[in-house]
Amino acid sequence: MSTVKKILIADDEPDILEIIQYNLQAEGFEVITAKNGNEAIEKAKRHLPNLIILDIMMPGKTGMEVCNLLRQQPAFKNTLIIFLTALSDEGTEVKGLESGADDYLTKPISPKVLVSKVNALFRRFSKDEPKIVKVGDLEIDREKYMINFKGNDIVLARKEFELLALLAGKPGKVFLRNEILNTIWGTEVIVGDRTIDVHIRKIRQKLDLDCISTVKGVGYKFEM
Amino acid sequence: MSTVKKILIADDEPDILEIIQYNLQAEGFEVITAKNGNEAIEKAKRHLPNLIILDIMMPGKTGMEVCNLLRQQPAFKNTLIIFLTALSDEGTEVKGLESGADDYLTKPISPKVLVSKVNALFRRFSKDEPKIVKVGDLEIDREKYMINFKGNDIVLARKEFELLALLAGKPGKVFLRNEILNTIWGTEVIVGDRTIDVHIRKIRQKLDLDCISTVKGVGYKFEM
DNA sequence: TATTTGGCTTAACAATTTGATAATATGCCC
DNA sequence: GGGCATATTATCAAATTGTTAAGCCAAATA
Repeated sequence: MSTVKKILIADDEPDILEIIQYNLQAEGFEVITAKNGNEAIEKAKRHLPNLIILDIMMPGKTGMEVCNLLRQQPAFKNTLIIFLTALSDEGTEVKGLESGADDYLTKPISPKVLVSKVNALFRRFSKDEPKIVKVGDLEIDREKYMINFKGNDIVLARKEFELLALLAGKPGKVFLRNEILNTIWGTEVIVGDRTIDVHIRKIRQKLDLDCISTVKGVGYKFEM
Repeated sequence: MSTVKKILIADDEPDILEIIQYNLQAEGFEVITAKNGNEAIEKAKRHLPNLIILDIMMPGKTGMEVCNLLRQQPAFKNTLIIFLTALSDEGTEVKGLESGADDYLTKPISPKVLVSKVNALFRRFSKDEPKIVKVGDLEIDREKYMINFKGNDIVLARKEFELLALLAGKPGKVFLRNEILNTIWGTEVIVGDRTIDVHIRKIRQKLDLDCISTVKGVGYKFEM
């Protein structure tokens, strides 16, 4: 793997937290921990981990609630989520998968099983999307969050990057303003009308190339 | 765009009903309303809406009950369902999603959030319709919002584009002036009689080709 | 802990485009 | 020619987007 994967673990039992952390770090992952649901959400937003391991039973918010809340946000639509449960209750397991988790683990945890599941998940889902998009002289690396234009690296802020990546993902397609808002900001957040424009402007400025064209009354599109 | 989406709203509070109805109609949706659970079921069966918005708390049957009953029928397996709830109770939210709803909304309702959620849902689940219409040397790309005629790209303003796309969508068919008004301007807005003519003229001008013919006293039609 | 930095959003204003209308002209059919 | 219905044109208001600077907040730094 090119980049180090970040894994967020949320569990209220310090022992469990430590065991998992130890084993995953030993495998070379970067590990972030949270002691309850709210802390998990907060840290997820801050660190944007590649994988989140959630205990079902936690004070404050349960793992499922955390999962549901995160899944509603565009940034976590594709984040891997694993549930941890002490119950061998199969009903719970099914509900967990239905509510948007990618896998589940039952306690007590075997480090071996844990590590192999985590690796399996990353393997399974890393093939899917090409992480690097090339359009003409422009190269967008979704994993490194970097843009390269004619050999020069360009640094874009996160929102700028996501916006460009979205538009460049389907060159020529006009993205409606609403579409852009829903994809990048989600339906929960409401931002003013000029916000998109400003980000568009910054991209145009930094790229020093007019590859984004305005379709007045409709939206924006990317084209070389 | 192509087909008008039907939305059924069920709520026992007339005010809410009206607000939602107004905002969705303004977006061009066809709206059906119901004042309670039983009426919702009945109207759902009759109208087969594309989306159903259900208040959780209703006399007779709750929104969840309605949802469960409908989901049992094959006709509603793929119908989008949104719950409305006054409770910011997150437990309810989770239960709502588990019981077969596609999303939920909390009261008080922000029209912006409502509309963007509805649009997002339709977009997410809509199968790709053919976005490109070809008629002779003319190519209309709804996705790129572009017109290509004999290899030349032509830029049309929004109303012009929509008008041409409408007419060219059914070559030969005569669109009555009223029909055009309802489709492109909607029933809310009222514009003068000459407005259509002016737009038609602009299209003819920009296309430099008389592919739109006037049917005096009736309307316009597209033909090569 | 205090300070600085950078990203994100917004307000405010400028620049631009669009769309509707009025006024006038044209063409058609009786 | 008179009576329509549509075409054309110029004009203006409204809608939309561009631009800039400023403020806020969280993260990084000292």
